[in-house]
Amino acid sequence: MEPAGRTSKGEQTRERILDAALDLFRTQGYADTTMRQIAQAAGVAVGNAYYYFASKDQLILAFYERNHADHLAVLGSALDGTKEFGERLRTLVRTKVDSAMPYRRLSTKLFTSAADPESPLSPFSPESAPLRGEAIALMAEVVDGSSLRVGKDLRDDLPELLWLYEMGVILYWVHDSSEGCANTYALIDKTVPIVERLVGIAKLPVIRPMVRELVGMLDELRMPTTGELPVGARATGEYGLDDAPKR
Amino acid sequence: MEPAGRTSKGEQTRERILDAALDLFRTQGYADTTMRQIAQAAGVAVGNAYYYFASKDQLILAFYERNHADHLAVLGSALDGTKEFGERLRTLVRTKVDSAMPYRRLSTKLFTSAADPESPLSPFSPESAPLRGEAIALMAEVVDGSSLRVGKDLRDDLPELLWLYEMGVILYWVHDSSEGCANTYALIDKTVPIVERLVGIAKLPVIRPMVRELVGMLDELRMPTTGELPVGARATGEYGLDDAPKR
DNA sequence: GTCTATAACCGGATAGAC
DNA sequence: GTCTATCCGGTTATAGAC
Repeated sequence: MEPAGRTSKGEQTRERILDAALDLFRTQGYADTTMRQIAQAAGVAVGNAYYYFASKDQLILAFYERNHADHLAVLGSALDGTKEFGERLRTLVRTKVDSAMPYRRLSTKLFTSAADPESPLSPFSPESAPLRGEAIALMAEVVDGSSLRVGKDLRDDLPELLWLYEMGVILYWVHDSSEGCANTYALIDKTVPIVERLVGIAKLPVIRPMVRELVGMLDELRMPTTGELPVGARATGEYGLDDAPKR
Repeated sequence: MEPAGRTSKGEQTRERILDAALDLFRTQGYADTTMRQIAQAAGVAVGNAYYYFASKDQLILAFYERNHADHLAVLGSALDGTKEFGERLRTLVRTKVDSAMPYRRLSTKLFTSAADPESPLSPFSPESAPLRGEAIALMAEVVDGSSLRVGKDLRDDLPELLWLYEMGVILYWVHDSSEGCANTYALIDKTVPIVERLVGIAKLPVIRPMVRELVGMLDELRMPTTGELPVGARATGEYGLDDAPKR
């Protein structure tokens, strides 16, 4: 749509606001940063900030997206280094933590809403679906590019399960107060082999029924029985962290 | 301290405010209920509501406490019925869900903050410690009163691990949109046997090192390496859901 | 120590003019 | 797209009454 440069005026403004916001969040924390501050730092009016971001929360979703892009860049072709499943998984998760490190406190906000089924910020929300899909696809790459042979019960769901594992690591990281988050890296190194072993034994006759059941319950969560999911709605951020939209 | 009746005037007022708040939360949701509404419904001035509850959030903590008391009452001597571990665990978790059922939406607020290490509302916060302790003690009762024999690696930490399992179930429940939350009850019935089996195999030579490692990492989270934990501070609710206190 | 009433502050969000 | 003015609600402050 743009004639020459690929960043329209609007995109530039949007970036400016996001930059200002992330900078303030990082130095002052999320709660102590006001939309007025953000607008001022970006050199725009408050109303204009809201023109680009429906709410303060939406800035976090934008951060999430940018962070994912960063991760992709850092990860780059690092995965090409090995075909060993454990090593690949370890690389992905470690680089994920690396790239999010400057924003550890801000990242808690994401998990703060993860538990809220109605928050658009939740990694499980429809609004986050595209991003979640990309993250899971990345996990699929970890599996597919490896020499690992997966049992058929697990094949379809393994990437998503691994993504849940990744979420668990990040949850730990967010709480991790050790120097340089050393505990988190230790956790990764300790648990990756366990995950590997679990995937290995999942096909054993004693374990298989359990795996089937667990995977089945996952499916139920994905497809709510009372489901509505307004097809058109996406990432418009009509409501914040709390209850239903109303005002 | 009171002469005759065991509820002083202040306690009555406090209850009145809490009743009004929970009622409004249940019918309108948390976000759409204002402190002004609560005060009016309770027949007090806004300032008075804040005299008893330092913040809107603190009302949720109070709800949490009341709900635990309800659970205790409902559970009553139900545990005396059997010495079978799985049955006891199942009873505890099912009754927990039962007693919280009318406040499912409100309960999400708790989990919304569970992931935030700094929220006083988090089940893991120092402010919630007394309540958490009671819940874990209840779990210990489930174990101790049963015929289950626990391996020594696990003995000390099992109640806490089971409490984490209970938290997991509640997290599922909060997201569960099935009719009457039938899926949650199904989840309990399916997973309790798995938990039972896991406890059983924890002492096997192949598994034991894994158990040790996992329990060790739990300990690390409990005792943050950079720990401060101001000893005096408790349940005063100086800050809300967000970052550090400041104002 | 318990409580009322009222005004004010602050920050997220919105309306509507340009 | 961008601005200014305004609303709304959590929270605080004040000043005084039982």
